[in-house]
Amino acid sequence: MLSERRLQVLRAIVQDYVGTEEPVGSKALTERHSLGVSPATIRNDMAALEDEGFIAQPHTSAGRIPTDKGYRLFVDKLAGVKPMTAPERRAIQNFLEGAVDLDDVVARTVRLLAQLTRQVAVVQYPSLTRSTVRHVELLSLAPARVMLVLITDTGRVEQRMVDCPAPFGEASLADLRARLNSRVAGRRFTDVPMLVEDLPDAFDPEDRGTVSMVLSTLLETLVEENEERLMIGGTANLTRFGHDFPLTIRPVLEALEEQVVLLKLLGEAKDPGVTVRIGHENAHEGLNSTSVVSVGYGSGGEAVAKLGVVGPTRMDYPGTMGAVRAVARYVGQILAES
Amino acid sequence: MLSERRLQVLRAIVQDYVGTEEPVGSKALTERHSLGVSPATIRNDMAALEDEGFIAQPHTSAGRIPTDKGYRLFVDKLAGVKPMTAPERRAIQNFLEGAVDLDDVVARTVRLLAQLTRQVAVVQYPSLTRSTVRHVELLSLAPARVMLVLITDTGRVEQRMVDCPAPFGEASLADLRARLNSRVAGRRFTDVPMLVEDLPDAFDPEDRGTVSMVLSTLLETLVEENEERLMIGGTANLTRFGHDFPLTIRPVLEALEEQVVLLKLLGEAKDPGVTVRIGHENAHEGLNSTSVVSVGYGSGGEAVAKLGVVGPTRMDYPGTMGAVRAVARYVGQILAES
DNA sequence: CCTGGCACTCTTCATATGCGAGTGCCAGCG
DNA sequence: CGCTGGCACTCGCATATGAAGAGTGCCAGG
Repeated sequence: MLSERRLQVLRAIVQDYVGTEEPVGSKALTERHSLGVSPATIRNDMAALEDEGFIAQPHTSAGRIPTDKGYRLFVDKLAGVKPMTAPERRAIQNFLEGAVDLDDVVARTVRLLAQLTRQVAVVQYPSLTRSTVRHVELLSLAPARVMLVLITDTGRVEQRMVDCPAPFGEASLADLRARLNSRVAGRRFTDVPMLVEDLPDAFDPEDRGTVSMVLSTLLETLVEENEERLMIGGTANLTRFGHDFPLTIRPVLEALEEQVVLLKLLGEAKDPGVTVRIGHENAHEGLNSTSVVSVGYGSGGEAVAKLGVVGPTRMDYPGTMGAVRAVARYVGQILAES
Repeated sequence: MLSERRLQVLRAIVQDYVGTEEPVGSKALTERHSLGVSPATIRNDMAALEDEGFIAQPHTSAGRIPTDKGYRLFVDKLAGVKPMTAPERRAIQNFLEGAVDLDDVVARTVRLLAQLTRQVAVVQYPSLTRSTVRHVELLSLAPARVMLVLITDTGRVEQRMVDCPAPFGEASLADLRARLNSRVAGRRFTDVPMLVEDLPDAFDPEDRGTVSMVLSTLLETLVEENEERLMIGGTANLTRFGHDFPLTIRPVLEALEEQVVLLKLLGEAKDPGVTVRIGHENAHEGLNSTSVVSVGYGSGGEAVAKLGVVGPTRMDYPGTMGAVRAVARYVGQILAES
């Protein structure tokens, strides 16, 4: 186990390195932090920390920088979450309150997060899995063509075209619309398949084909849309990443374009609070030199989606975690109100 | 006026520079292109071209590189549009045909363009201005709360919430829905205001407030959604930009995040064919070292939106223009079919 | 266990130097 | 008049060399 002072040293190293972006040496440490001991002592502590794998030196005779393991310890034991100041909170609230629809909420959230953290922001659209159906609308566009519109309680709208096997009258359509809504409106997506299972039986044989097709399209939509959408922003902040650009930034940009990768990344964080994945903890190679700070958010108590930021492992964790948490909280409020 | 050979020299310089990314000298030119004259002659031509401002040398005693003006001449007079090969066409078509809905079409188009051109792709969602209304749906969510759903002929769906000044019965709602659709279905957006102007008069006085409110929300939606959306992709290709990274790439990333900037950029191109804006021709500062190749696309003959790519001024113009044009063509087809 | 001192290692920066690419100009030739 | 070969010149780039500085590890003493 590491002594109390050694933890202090690690904390100081992380803080200084995050601030200056340069390897930090023993002398500088004693000058900037009142640790009450001499550089030589610090050197011993540093050697110990290095043995344990918490810090490393880029090249012999340079200062130390934290390793992923070092950041992990820092985040877990040494740093809290830095709460937002009152003015910051007000600014967040004001900015988000101006949103006019769901897309706008997400767009504003992305901008806000990117600006607050000066990093790349990622916001997942509210998930459908846990959402409920607000309304299903059916529109006849042609005798044998129906448009299906699904509206969720988060305000999301999805539409699909259905080509019917046989012409489908307005009366049947109205009937189906009414029956469908009375069964699924207000229900959870996961319950829908069960609820509509026997619906075709209520219709004339010649309409059953169409009804089944509409239903299967509806179910498809529910499943497909589980492949969440997300929005990213603040990629220009990547330019502050490091000096050795192209090699660092490219895989990150590539990873950010792979929505699948990002969704998996966000999805993996099961923690109820703020989750931090540091460097190599991220499965995707391109993100091995980045950390991902994410948190769930939702309109009620339940989290329906995730949001977070992607930045260099050398980031201000307490501040970033604070910003992410605060934004998630306010977005939740906004969603609950609308 | 420049002699024929000097134009040839300019063309050769552009081609070589685009290929190698290095300033091209007189000797290299004669070796790689059969111009039939000696390096010395080329040197004279180069001096002339430089006097006219078509080429420049980064530093004394280096080869020449084209200036924006040089690229302009190249694009206007010296280069055609390189058509896609048959396999490429097939690939484009196959890739786009898999799309299931409008979002998917746009997403696939972005990926495709980015891959084909190895540059940043920008695709504007089909515009509403020139679109027609397919259907307007009204849903009663609460006695005094109505959801308005607008469906366009391009398959786009927009929804808005309307808080009514007074409770609004199902019967009135159905009435309004029917009247509204009989008037606006199939009509152009721009005609809608005129068409619904006198609609409140047909209703009971106590319902008129609500009707007006629904109508004004509808009109707002039409206008607001004129602020087009767009999707970008392939930003990882920016890493191939140049060697002097951070300074070059940052303003570009920033510009790309300002959708307003991009929309203006695309909007400015009035040309019926492929439009190329080179370097400083782009109003936005951040894009002064990039060229934008764009073209309109649409389901019918009419262009309803733009798509294009953003890349370094040093790009393969004929190839890029060919790819952009081809993709636009096929997207138009896909949209017309659906 | 902490401290000051000391020798050692390595990176970084500046300066110097040679090389090569490419130019501009000129005199001569068709 | 235009093209050509030759030649001197300029400059950027890369490599080498050396001095400086930062930081370490270790050790002996308090």
